[in-house]
Amino acid sequence: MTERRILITAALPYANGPIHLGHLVEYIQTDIWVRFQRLRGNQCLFVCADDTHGTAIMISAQRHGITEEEWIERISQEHQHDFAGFGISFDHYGSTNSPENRELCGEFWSALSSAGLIVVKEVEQLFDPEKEIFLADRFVKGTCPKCQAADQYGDNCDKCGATYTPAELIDPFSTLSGATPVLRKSTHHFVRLEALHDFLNEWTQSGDHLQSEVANYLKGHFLHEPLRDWDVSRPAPYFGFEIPDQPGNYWYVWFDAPIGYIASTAQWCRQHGENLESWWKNPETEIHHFIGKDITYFHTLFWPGMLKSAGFNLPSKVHIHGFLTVNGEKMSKSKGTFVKASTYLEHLDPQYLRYFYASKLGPRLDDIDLNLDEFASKVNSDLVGKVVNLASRTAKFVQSTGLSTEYPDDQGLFAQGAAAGDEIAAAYEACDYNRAVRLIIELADRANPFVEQAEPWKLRKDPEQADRLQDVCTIALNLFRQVVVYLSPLLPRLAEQTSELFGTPIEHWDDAQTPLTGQGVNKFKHMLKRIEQKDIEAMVEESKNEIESENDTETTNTPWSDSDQPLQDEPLAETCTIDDFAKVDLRVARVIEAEHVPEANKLLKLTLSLGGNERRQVFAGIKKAYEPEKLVGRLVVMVANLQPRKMRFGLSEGMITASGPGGADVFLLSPDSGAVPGQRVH
RNA sequence: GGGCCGGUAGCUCAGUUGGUUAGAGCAGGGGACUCAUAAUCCCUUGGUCGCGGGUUCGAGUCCUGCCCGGCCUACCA
Repeated sequence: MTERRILITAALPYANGPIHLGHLVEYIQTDIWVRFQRLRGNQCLFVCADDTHGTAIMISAQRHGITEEEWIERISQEHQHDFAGFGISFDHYGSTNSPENRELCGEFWSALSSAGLIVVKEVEQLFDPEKEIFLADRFVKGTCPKCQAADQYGDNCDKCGATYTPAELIDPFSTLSGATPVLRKSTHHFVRLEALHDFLNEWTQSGDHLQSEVANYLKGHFLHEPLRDWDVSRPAPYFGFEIPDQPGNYWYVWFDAPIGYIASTAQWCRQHGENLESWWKNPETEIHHFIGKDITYFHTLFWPGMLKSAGFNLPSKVHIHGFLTVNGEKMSKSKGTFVKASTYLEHLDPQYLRYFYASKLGPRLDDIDLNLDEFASKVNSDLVGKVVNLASRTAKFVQSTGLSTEYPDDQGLFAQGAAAGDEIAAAYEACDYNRAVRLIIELADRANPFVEQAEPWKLRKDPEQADRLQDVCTIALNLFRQVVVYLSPLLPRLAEQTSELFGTPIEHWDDAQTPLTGQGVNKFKHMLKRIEQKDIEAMVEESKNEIESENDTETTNTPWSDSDQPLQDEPLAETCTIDDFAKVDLRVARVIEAEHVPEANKLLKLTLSLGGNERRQVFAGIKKAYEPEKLVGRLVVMVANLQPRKMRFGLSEGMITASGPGGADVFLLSPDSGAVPGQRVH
């Protein structure tokens, strides 16, 4: 097979927060694939960069009192430090805020313009008069125009599911300043994606560019009707690149971010005296993007459209993965399962996570779960108990003699392992890592019984059996090394340690095809520690205690150091009078019945007692946070005079009070003991 | 409501184009060993393959209806 030329990218992490275990699914998945391809002798270039533009970056920088450039520089350092800690072997890590990227954006822009694909439209958008910026939907909140639910985001209502524009919200406010936004018109530039419809139909539905479920998804959701124009500009102020022929307008972050893949390649080329076109305008080059399912749309419609228009290589494949859950749930800050990369590294070896993710990852875009108990037991029993154990139980017996000059008869064990190489390689190639892991561990499973049966510890007591002892250990150590070769894309450090043990580097997949003979064996050094429960506990505990941003710690001196994040997410409302407050009749109520509403995703149906025979039926969006059985009997605080609301499942006669962002993080209010149903809250 | 993926031993999963008594790892039980990081090895308990129809000589494997779970959607990108 001739050597392939492969450019690989992982999605560009956004420069406004730290890397956490969820991000790492992707970087580990990609890095394994890259290391595998390198081991096969293919020519690889693995590039990434920080995604640095957009409103959110401006806000983060402002909040920290520094310039955007200082902010993204700081984050970039953190990101690269974290990635290095997990052994992510980028060839180049750039930034979308680079001269190369600006230049390339211009090139794409010209190509799109001259193809007649850019149109200009007036857009009316909410504007924060205090901060003087336009507000994306998620930065506006207000009361739902359909169901009057308070505190809904600008695009749709959590409570009734209605969708609308932020301008339709009642009493809207900016989540940045709390100010009331005003409508303001501005000019936006759009890409006429519909002009590329035929091309996108063809590209997404043919060949092996996408996983089949992704191709179906695109067909069913977008390609069955005319494609909308894509808004790719934002008016000032905006942190990004100003459009050269459109002063006062900037490219939207999602326009320049993917171009960052090319810009990062360009930087690498410049440093290594290579030609960018030989990577991005060369039919011999394969381009593989690894992304999460949340950004499917951008990478499978816009991006191929842009590349096509500007005459760059199209991706050979966009590999899409799912999200991470921990212990079967969304990562949770309060449960300590929202673990930052840097926190993990303080407590555990990165190889554990690389191995575990690999053992869970397949070629589909299912979510994967990090069950912490399973994590420990799998790593300990597979890697320590089976793999490393092979070396640690035999290496010292041949430390003085080295390996036998001829590879002894091993009943075909090594040959079997060598023969499995193709199948394992095919699994790696297809991103079917869990299959690869299974096949490899099967090999290790065959090796330990061999050692058991050969009893080297008995052989060494009999000087006449010295040759046999050397043979047995030669076999065991070669089987060990063969397994490590196959695992090396997952476990780069173990591969290095194994290279040191034999004084022979592992540098090619085919190193698993030929046993080592007649050479020395160095002193065995401990290779991999077992995971102890207390390490995991310490990591979880530390994650619980972490506060959102470093700056918060500087400004808070109380012993509790509560984060200011909740207030930032939802600034204080306008002042109201005591009379305003008195309009709301809050009452203590007892939950006397609680049940699931089978058709609803978020709702529980509650029957509340206000004492005596006074009953209210209330639908509450707390299904993800509370078990109905556990609610029955407890006291809550309800809004008792809220206008009843007809819902799909029945009439809701009030609401119960709770804090938290929603989903599983909802926290009901409870009165102190002594309160009884029916009492008003003053 | 629509789309996709899944539902196989307590847990995590494998079961190739339908073919003989459904497998592995972990956990559980019993035993062995002591070289090894309380690692390893042997034996063993355990399954109406979500449910009901159908095709077939034969179905975990194909078709169909339903139930359950996850994710994505619900006219937003």
